Amino acid sequence: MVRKKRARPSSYSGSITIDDVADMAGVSTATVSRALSSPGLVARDTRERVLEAVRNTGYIPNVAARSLRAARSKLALVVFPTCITPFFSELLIGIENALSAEGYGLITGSLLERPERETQLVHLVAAKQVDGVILLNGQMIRSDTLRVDQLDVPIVAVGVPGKSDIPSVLIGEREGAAAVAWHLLELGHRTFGYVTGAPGYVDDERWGGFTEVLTEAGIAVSEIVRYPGDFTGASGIGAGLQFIESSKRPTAVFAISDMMAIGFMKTLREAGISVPADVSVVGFDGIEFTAFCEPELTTIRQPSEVMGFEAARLLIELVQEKTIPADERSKTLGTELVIRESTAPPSR
Amino acid sequence: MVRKKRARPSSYSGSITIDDVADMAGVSTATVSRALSSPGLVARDTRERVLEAVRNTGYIPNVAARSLRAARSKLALVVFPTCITPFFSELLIGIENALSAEGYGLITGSLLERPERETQLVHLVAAKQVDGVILLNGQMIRSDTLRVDQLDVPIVAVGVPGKSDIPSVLIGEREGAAAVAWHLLELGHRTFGYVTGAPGYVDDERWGGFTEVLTEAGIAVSEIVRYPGDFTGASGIGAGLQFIESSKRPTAVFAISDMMAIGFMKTLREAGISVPADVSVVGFDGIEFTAFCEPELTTIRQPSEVMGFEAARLLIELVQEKTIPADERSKTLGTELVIRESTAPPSR
DNA sequence: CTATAAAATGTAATCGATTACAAAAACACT
DNA sequence: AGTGTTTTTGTAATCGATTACATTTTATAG
Repeated sequence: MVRKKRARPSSYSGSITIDDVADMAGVSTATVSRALSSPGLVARDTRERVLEAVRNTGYIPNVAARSLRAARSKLALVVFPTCITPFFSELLIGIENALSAEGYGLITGSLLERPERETQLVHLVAAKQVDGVILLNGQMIRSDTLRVDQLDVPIVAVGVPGKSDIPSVLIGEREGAAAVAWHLLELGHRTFGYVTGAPGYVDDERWGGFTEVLTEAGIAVSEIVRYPGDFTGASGIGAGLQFIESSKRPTAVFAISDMMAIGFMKTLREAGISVPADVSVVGFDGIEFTAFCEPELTTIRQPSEVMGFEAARLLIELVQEKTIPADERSKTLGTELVIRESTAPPSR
Repeated sequence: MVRKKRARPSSYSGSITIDDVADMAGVSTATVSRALSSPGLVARDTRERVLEAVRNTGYIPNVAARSLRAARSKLALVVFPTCITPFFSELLIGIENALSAEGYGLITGSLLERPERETQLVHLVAAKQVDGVILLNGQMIRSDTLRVDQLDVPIVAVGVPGKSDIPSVLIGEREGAAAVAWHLLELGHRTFGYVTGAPGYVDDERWGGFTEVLTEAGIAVSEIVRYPGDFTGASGIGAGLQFIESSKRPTAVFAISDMMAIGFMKTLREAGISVPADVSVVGFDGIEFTAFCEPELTTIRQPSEVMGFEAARLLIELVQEKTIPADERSKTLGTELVIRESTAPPSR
């Protein structure tokens, strides 16, 4: 028989601890702890007695105590880029699904306009408050103060540079852009425009996939009209104005984000240029609003929720295993061409 | 002179603790702790010596240890509704700004389709893992398992029922809807339609504000055509179909969410009905897309980022003070009527 | 210059779980 | 029965900060 060193407090001490459970089940705290976290180490009937006591007391482990001793917080940090779009909301849903299924919580941090926020987030990591990090943008990696990728905390990136050796979840950027090119060629287009994103990996890849197919079809890259953009709707409007003012108007334009495509179409519409009769427009991302604009936008749909889910799964594996074969440390997901109203054969 | 009980570990023990800082500054750990969290309690030069040591060692407090002892985690839980819209992303930005400014972190949890997730979140609260909760939807309050509002953790709700005594950040729902009514009356409209939201507080209030003004202007409530909706774009399309099929067509329609207004307009456009020439349409929320649809939508803009910010401020005060005068426990913010292209005088 | 209050600092207990190590119990095999 | 394993359980140290209480130092007053 075991004698408890700590008598059960007669006054309601605020919350139920592992000692209370141990008392009720007539075992030591060590056994309670094991029954809960490594059931295999405890005899069947002892385990059941413990679980019974947990139920009766309504015991919930104190997370801070566990984190302190076990040096694991079961919390992941998700870092958002400066501008939060619907696309990221969907990613978040997938991430949360995967994490919560494994009992992990989720701390979010967006960088926004406040640079000092970045330091704060890095500190979260350095303080071991989180077990892993999911980067939804590549910026933080460049931080001067403390480089996240040098701290020994697992990191997973979503949709950012492939040349870095950070495990990543990517989509087939080139293939997606190539599918756009095929689609437009099939419709009979021979002159093309391209609304760029902010410079970087994503823009490079999409441009590469787009031009590769066009080149094979005999279209010179120099013939493609480039309109500068930065992924935002406002920059799509700017691209639209450039299109209107120019005398050299392609019959098909690929904007590498939906918001830009929508802004672009809006500008054209106001100028009396019809989509798709006069110009075909294609976007990229597959956000919900593409089904509500006029005309409905043909676009490349990214499996955003799946991407988030896979990223979180990858992170969990990294946290738990510490080592994963190099060839499984990144995943590439496919995209889908959604053909709607904004593309049609060119008018003659 | 103080003799440290714990010799400085010669091997790099993984991370720097408060003992290392105390050693370097030649003070006790208690003094280090005080210098950092209640600077007023230590002498000026001692404090500077400690801060210097903190800088030199790169010390970052272990959050788990602090939470355990201080019974505060400096973490807030933000609960999202089942469907995440751009509006909530903006709220989140405001929340994060306010929280991070005070050194608070942010755990997010969305309810989504998984009901068991609700229990998990309630456990987070029960386990004292978070110091406070921001509810972006009213659902969780109804949980059977454990009622969040019965746990003694501060809660702030954003835009949910006022009859509950939970501190809240609200907007002038009635005033906003009234402004819509005034605007449409001023334009000369006399027949009205209303696309409802899912039943509940928000819909009641907006309906109330809308009809009150119309009643005063001599319009019978029974004359207002109600189209059922649930805030989503899809339901706006449904409302549009009903409008088209009906013989009794009002000249102005108020949809109480932007997405519904956008879906509504889309359906009308496809049926050859012109907005605003044939029908004026007004939305509610002020999401970004309202500036990109065709025609640009007249709407009521909610100060979403400010709402998030204020909610977080309120929560921090509750966490720190525990008591706030009843009349300051809720805030109501104003809205703004944004007049754009979707409203015009009725054609005769 | 002493008495007393106030300010600054130190000592050590504490928060609540996990886990290394030790001890006990159960089992297997000659 | 005796000895060696294996399984199960308990004891107590431990994680790293905070803080009650004790002690020392400094300031203030008479």
